[in-house]
Amino acid sequence: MSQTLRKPEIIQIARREGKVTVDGLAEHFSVTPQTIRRDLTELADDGRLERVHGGAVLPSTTTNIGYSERRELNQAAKVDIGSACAKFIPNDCSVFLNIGTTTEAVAAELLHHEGLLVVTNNINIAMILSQNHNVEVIVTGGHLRRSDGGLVGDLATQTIRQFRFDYAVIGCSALRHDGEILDFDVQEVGVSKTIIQQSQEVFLAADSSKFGRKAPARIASMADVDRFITDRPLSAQCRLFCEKAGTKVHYA
Amino acid sequence: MSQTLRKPEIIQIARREGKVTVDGLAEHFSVTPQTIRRDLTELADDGRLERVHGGAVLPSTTTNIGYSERRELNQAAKVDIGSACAKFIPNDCSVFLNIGTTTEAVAAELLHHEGLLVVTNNINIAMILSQNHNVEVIVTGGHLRRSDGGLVGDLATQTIRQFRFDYAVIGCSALRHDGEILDFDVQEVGVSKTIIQQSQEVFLAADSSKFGRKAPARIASMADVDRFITDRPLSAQCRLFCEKAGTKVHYA
DNA sequence: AGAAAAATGTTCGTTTTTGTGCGTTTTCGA
DNA sequence: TCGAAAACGCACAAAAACGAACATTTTTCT
Repeated sequence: MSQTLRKPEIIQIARREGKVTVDGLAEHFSVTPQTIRRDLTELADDGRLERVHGGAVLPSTTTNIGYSERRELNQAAKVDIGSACAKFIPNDCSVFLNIGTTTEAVAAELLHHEGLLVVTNNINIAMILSQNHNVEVIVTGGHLRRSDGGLVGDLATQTIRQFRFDYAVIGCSALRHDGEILDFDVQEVGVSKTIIQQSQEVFLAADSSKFGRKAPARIASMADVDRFITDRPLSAQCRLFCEKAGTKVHYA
Repeated sequence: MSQTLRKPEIIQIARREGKVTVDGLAEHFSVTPQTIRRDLTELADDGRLERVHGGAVLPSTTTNIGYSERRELNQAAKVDIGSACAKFIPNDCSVFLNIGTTTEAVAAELLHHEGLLVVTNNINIAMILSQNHNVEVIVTGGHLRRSDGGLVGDLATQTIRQFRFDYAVIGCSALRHDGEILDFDVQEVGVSKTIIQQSQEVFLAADSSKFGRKAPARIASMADVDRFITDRPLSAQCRLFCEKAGTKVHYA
């Protein structure tokens, strides 16, 4: 029995039993433990199993781990922005949360709100908010974008058009000093534009790393946004623009 | 993260029994109580259990117990059914995967297919398949059902209507001996019905625990299904029905 | 067939885990 | 409230598992 034939069977056994032991597999395949160790090491490197002393187990709930890792990755600024943003959202209203790590931070802060109807095109946000039993979560359809768990495309836009939101929280990839809000993904821009149309009050949540960056697609102007929540002071030009446009700026 | 083969099983036992004792586990694993204490201390440090004198209990915040229990129920059969089912699905085609732990097992077996377009209303399946870069995943919209990660309601049905599928894999809650396919949730029945309409070939994946059970809502008849993949022989009556209707039955 | 490559087995020093002994803390009944 | 029994955690030694390096076998390609 060659190595290529062993690996799939190891996975299958692991799925069936929930765990595998080095010795058990060695006996099952009639090879030395060392060979099994090599197999397990490779499977673990591929992320198909999780190595433990004496054997291996199934990767424990991929979703939860992704979530907790992400949470650890959360920079202080994003948590602060999320917290500040959540304070502007009352109980018992309808909210849209867009794609983005910053909006995920907002979702985490909404865990103790009540009576919310949250619509999102971010599968991670859906997972986070599913922990709060006082929130109804609606997920838009769309193509799953692996990189960030976003749901994009025509389906997403279609779904959003069927709602009216009291509040919407959007993120962005870049923010020009003249008040233009930009994004890397053209498809997502369509979604963001629709959200702005359908919402009573729009919040932009973006940390200072976005200031003065460049991105190809235009979402909107700062004038289309009601509140901008960030962590550091804006450039003079941008502050002036917001003032004229009536956009309230908040520092977390 | 777990460094011991024992830990996942301890969690599993804790979920099933609600609590675990040091002595009980020591006997179960044939190790000394001290070793178990170490395990429990570490699990408690990770927040996965709550330590009490003489053993440990589930942390009060733990949710979704029903779902994880159900997922572990009959696990071996589900993996086998998933594997058998995946063999009927070729590369480069469009597939719908419905809600259900058995269909999740199918998704896990599709990880090495190529060129698939998979549409699903199950957020867990979306997460599983996002690991396969050769599969395009589309998620239907809908209300997020906390209990099992399903997306249900009108939005889901609407989305599904926009597609035509080469193959669809559906699950069910119960299966009557006269060939009627049943489900607990009326909303989900609507979704399943739509899927059957939109699909070239329909697979029903259900393990033997569903045989002869009862559920209130009718999805369809076995005659509407092209293949039925299960783990144990059907009742004589049901087998006869399938034969007449031309439904092929496969045992994993 | 013969050489190169891949996979497997073997050996050995290192790391991790487990068992044991013992003093301390908690629980529970009188 | 007090005292015994059980449970606990710590420290150290023994045992098991580990990985790296090298020898040997098997497979593959020319």
